[in-house]
Amino acid sequence: MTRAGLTPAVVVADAAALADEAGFDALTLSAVARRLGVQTASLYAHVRDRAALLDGVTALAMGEVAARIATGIAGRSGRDALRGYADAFRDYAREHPGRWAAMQRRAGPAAVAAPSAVDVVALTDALLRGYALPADQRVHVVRLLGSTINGFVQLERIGSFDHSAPAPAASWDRAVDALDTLLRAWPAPDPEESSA
Amino acid sequence: MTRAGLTPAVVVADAAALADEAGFDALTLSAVARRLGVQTASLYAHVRDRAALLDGVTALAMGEVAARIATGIAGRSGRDALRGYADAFRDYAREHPGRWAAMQRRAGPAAVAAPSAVDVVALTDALLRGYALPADQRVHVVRLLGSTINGFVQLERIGSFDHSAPAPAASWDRAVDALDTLLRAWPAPDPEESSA
DNA sequence: GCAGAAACCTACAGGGTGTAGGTTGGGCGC
DNA sequence: GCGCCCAACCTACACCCTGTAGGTTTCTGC
Repeated sequence: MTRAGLTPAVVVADAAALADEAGFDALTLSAVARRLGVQTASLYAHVRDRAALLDGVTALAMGEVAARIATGIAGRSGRDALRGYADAFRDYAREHPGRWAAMQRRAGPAAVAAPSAVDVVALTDALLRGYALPADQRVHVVRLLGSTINGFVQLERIGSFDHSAPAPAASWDRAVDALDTLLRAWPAPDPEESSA
Repeated sequence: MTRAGLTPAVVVADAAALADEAGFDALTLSAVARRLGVQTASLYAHVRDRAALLDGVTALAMGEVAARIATGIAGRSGRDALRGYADAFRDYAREHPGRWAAMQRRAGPAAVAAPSAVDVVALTDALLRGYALPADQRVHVVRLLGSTINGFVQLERIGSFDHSAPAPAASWDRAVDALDTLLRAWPAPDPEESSA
């Protein structure tokens, strides 16, 4: 009998494919084993346990998203860059729903420490160079940007926009425009609040 | 032996408590049965299956959130109302993480048709009366608002803000301010886009 | 060509879901 | 106040998933 030639990377890649097809929480070791034509127990030689497999998919997804962002903002600035940045997330979530779901959870230390997480931060920083923002406001802007983009993608995915017209794409355009407007005229912190 | 006196509502309420304590995906029928001092099989007389139990928790959570929003915006308008509205979501998520997680998923038809879902829509509409918005922009604003609030709460919950300073609360203040600013000067749709 | 390290296997214990069918308790008719 | 009967709760079981222990087979380095 010829061997399947498994490695941790192969197992994680197959798990990611399964997550996209069947949903992230249908991601079980037995299902991966079936897809690979292998006994379930054999997988434990490559991944410590189910949690490690899920973390692997999370790390894989973060790397892929980082690559998409990089191409999405390359050669652009301002609103165009913002659009490319935001679309990188949304397109990825549409094409890879299971991998996207893998990122919408508290990940284990291994996934958090992955270099791709740092990449995303650096790319976001690069995007914001196109906007004149006070240094002490940057972190707030980064968080707001992430919140809106992730939130929109998440709500679209779970069907929250299915019960109203028009199609989400129109709202997406408006949301990116709104973020661009906001970043160009970021409100200065209220002096009362910062002194209180 | 005295009976436990179960009803669907009791089972769902206990499941919600368990979700908050142990996490939404630790929400199993066996665990609920243990908490109630009952055999697992007995629960199937009250909930059809595990999916129905989860949907029950989702519907319960939506009702509770709607109630919080109502008190959060009562007697306020403009920025104060927005703040109350947004805090209703965030505070609820902090106090009831498991119930919150129950809402961050594609829910079954039963949960979607729940009256509390309609309540949230109506309350959001009431909030937006405090801002002068063209009728055709309302849906986009509602979606953006939901995206940012849900997204922030979600990212805060999964620890995305844990690796940068300052505390998320400061960014939350800025985010609500930014949304208020945005709603007061909602950018008109680009004529090019709407005609294209 | 052979020793050893992987890769892969079988076997099993433990726990979760869901079904079938039995037993018991409490409310209601009379 | 007695019995009926419904529903609440039970035991027993089949099936799937996780994770461990320990055996066998294939590939690789020398």
